[in-house]
Amino acid sequence: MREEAPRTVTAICRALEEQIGHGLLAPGSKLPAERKLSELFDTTRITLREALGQLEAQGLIYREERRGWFVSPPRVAYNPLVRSHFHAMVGEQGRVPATDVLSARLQPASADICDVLGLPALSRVIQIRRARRIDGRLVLYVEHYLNPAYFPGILDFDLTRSLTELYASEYGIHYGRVRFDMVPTALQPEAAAALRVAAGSPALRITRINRDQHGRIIDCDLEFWRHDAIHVQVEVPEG
Amino acid sequence: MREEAPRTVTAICRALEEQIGHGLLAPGSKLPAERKLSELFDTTRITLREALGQLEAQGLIYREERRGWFVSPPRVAYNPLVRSHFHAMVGEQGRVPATDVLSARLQPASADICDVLGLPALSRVIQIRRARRIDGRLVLYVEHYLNPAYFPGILDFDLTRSLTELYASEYGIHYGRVRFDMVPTALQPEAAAALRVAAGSPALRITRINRDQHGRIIDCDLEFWRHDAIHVQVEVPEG
DNA sequence: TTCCTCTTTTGGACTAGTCCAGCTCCAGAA
DNA sequence: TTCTGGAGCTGGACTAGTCCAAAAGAGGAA
Repeated sequence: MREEAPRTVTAICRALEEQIGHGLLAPGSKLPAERKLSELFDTTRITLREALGQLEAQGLIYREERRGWFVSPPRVAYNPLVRSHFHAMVGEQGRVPATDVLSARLQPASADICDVLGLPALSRVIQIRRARRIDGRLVLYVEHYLNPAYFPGILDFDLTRSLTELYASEYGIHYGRVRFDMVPTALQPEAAAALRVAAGSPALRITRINRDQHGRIIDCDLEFWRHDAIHVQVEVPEG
Repeated sequence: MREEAPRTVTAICRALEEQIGHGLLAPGSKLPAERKLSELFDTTRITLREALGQLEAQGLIYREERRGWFVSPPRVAYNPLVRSHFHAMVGEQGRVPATDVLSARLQPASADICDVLGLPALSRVIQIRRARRIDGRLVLYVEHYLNPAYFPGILDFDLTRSLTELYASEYGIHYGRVRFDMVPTALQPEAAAALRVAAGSPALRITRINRDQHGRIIDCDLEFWRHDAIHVQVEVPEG
């Protein structure tokens, strides 16, 4: 009953949306090759790719660099008010978490980091870079910056573990006030490389500034989430 | 000192980023026409548009349907924990808010809405559709769904005002618990039309389920924000 | 079985255009 | 002075390809 002219891109989108919605294409499954699809829909690869790009923006499908297009799995709930950490959060939702440590070292702090952590000029910080997976899929790239004064020797521990737990068990430090800042943006080159996606893919950047039980700023995190991997949930209690 | 091959798209992005970053292109100002730019960078319009698309994904520029590309103004902070409303929030940040009412009526409730508001099957709801601006720019499309039992005659009031204020002053109803759900996605056709942007532009969809001081679910909102218009800020107090 | 190499397939990046519809804006009419 | 019609400009949508590099898979050697 639709009267509107079925422009090709939207027509392709609708067709694929329908297939995915009806479960004919299961989450995680691979779509046919772009050339195949463009043939199937009787159009050019450029047009087809435009349609795929829109579905990617919606979060219905995602791509892996030079590997192909896949149907996005359900999003995981991210609740900033609940004091949790990646492994616990993902596990509680019936999914399988995993962590890769990309690098971990003491290095000169950038001006931004000095500012955020309240360090004097020309300080050093501990930087830990990690990539995290849900059910095997790379979904999160994080850079942690720790004030080295509070965490001597932390680089010698197993950093695939939760830092939250490490802080508690080894240093007696617990999170106090936390400040989140979330902005929808695109993956910057480093993050894109780590997640093995095209630079410029849509993403949600979450910056955390963490204080301990005494109100001291202990570290800050720079998280880049694949935009289709999470939804942020906030339950505000009666004011 | 960069060794990587300067692929055209990223080269264009870098050039424009630099111009914008150094303030040569002021927020709100219009970029030259696509054809002009493609000539300037000595490339095709398709390639040029790909680059513009990436900058759009980053939130640096935005487009107005058939009018051109513009430099994005700074983002406004959105804090779900602070009980505020659009006009107050925008005004406090030194920006100028405005609201257009697109439609307001009593209509049959969809199954989803019945479910969320806890209404019996085949109920009616009050639907209010509004578009909101910051400094003149359309940035937010909202659909409000109110339980009609709590708001008799509300359609006769000036609905460009804040509903929060209307609830308080006319019905003695105040917000209690509120549940937010935010998901990065693309604008659906209705929202895109209202904001006068291409359907499928990146967006942040925020769903709110609002309770009053007695814990009753009084209404729910479906907000579509231009993804480059806000950043979400959450300050979590010591747990 | 394991490892390595070569071939094929696939996505990434780009060129060079066409046709169309909505927006702007200016000139001319009322 | 105000309104309006139309030309020109601008983005939107699409066609029809090419070249390249990385990934996947097949096949053979150790």
